Amino acid sequence: MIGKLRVVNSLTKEKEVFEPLNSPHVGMYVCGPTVYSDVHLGNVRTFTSFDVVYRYLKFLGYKVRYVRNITDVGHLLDNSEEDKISKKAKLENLEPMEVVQKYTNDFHRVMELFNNLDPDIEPTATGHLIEQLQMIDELVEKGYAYESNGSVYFDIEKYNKEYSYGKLSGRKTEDLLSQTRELDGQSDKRNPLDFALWKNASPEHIMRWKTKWGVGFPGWHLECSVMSTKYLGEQFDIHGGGMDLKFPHHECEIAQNAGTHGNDGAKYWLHTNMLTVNGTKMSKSLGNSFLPKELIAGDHEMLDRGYSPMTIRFFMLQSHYASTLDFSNEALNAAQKGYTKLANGLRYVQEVAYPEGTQEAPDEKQISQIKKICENCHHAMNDDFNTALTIGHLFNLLKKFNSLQTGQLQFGQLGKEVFDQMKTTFLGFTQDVLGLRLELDLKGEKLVDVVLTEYKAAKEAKDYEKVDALRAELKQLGIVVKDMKNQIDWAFEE
RNA sequence: GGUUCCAUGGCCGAGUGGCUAGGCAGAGGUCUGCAAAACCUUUUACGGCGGUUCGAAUCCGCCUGGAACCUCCA
Repeated sequence: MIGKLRVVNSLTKEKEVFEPLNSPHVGMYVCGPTVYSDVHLGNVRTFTSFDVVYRYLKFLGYKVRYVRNITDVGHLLDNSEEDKISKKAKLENLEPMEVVQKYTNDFHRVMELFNNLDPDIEPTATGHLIEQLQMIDELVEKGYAYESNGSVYFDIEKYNKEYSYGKLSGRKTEDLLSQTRELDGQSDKRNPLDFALWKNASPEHIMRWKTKWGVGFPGWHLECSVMSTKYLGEQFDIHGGGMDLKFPHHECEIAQNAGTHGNDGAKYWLHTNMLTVNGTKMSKSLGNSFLPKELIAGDHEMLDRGYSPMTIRFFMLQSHYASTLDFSNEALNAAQKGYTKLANGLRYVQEVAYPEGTQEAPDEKQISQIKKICENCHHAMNDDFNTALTIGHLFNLLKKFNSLQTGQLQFGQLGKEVFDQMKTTFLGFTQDVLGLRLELDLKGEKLVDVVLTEYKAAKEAKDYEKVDALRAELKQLGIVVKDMKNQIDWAFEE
């Protein structure tokens, strides 16, 4: 391993050396989607960012347990008593669990499309109701929660005597209190800041379970504390999620964790930033969100054309996860060309082998440059998963490969050891760490090779008319012929 | 209103006290039957005003502009 991984911890607001509690094991929990509608590109960005975190930790050799939940109950619509999932179920005249299944399936397809690895455990809130009720009991026993009219609330005032509610998002309870709006249905709470662990269900509420407090349903924040504790332990390494979950969701999680077992739960809290459209956050409520399928098909009024999933993944990884990323046709077009360039390189590097027996005077300058670039890839990822910088280094490495392919640089000048290092580095970072893959199937590649055989024959016969015709036809299909001194190959048109 | 963050070249986007990020676009060159691809070279820079420092795009202050959270959101 080259250097040490450092991560920006939202809890301390500092870049810290990553030291697992139980190396080589790493526990990572990421807040997953609420499955009441299609995931949009902003959601995809977050899960892609954590996919790279997961991939890199594994790349470093850690035994990672990645837990990403599915919220299938308890997530309420703003300022109302209505559950997002049950509302959708009523609208579409479905069982709530049909809604859950439908959008869970969709979510999984989208994750696969963008080449995000599956988590090791994907628990659901409804699957952990017993554990949730147990945690509520524990919080009540310890005095951090109280029952009121069939609901159970977390007691912020009590909690604040020993802990500090708001430490993650930098909020003070006095400030929060002074801005609290008067809402209906808050009369059950002792304090407006108290949040629900369990809610009494009104008669029309269709997702309901019978408990000792009456018929009700769980609060949204509880599930994450429960499931992270169950699968990763009371203390684990990484907790991730979007910025917008910092408050109140993660704040409440910390309170629940501390209330039950005296610590924050995760050691490192990582937050991804928002995807924006014309500088404004992409969100469903603002109506500026893009669905993956719209982007891929180009079926959106803001888009000139469609973009492939890997183009979009590349586009996202060209920025740092903690920065906002703005969405535009121009930026996507540039990403499309950039990705194609990298993909063309990837295709070549996968195939290229060191020609045995090649011996030449080593080019020390090239060798030291290549070694430096390889190290830089590690340094970049070690620096809080800087994928943008890593991609920059990969392009520098790609230039060396392209020089090898065109014969401008000789394999023998590098030697097998250096060649193996650059190949391993390029493939490892491009495929394993960044999760970029080719988008053409093998069958298509073979067909191109058949045409290229013809092309080559025509060229040798100096039948330039046929040469030009074949070249033009391939170009129409998005394939360009690479006519090099020593060989002929093809590439995706950029 | 409170809290926090951001402002980089034609565009996107890293960097954060002295060392060429990178991609896209532009210019020139090498290669080529001609091209393309590839490679090499190259132009445009750190919102404004002060301060700290031998030295600041990078640290500090103020100003301007934008965003996020505070209410469901990845």
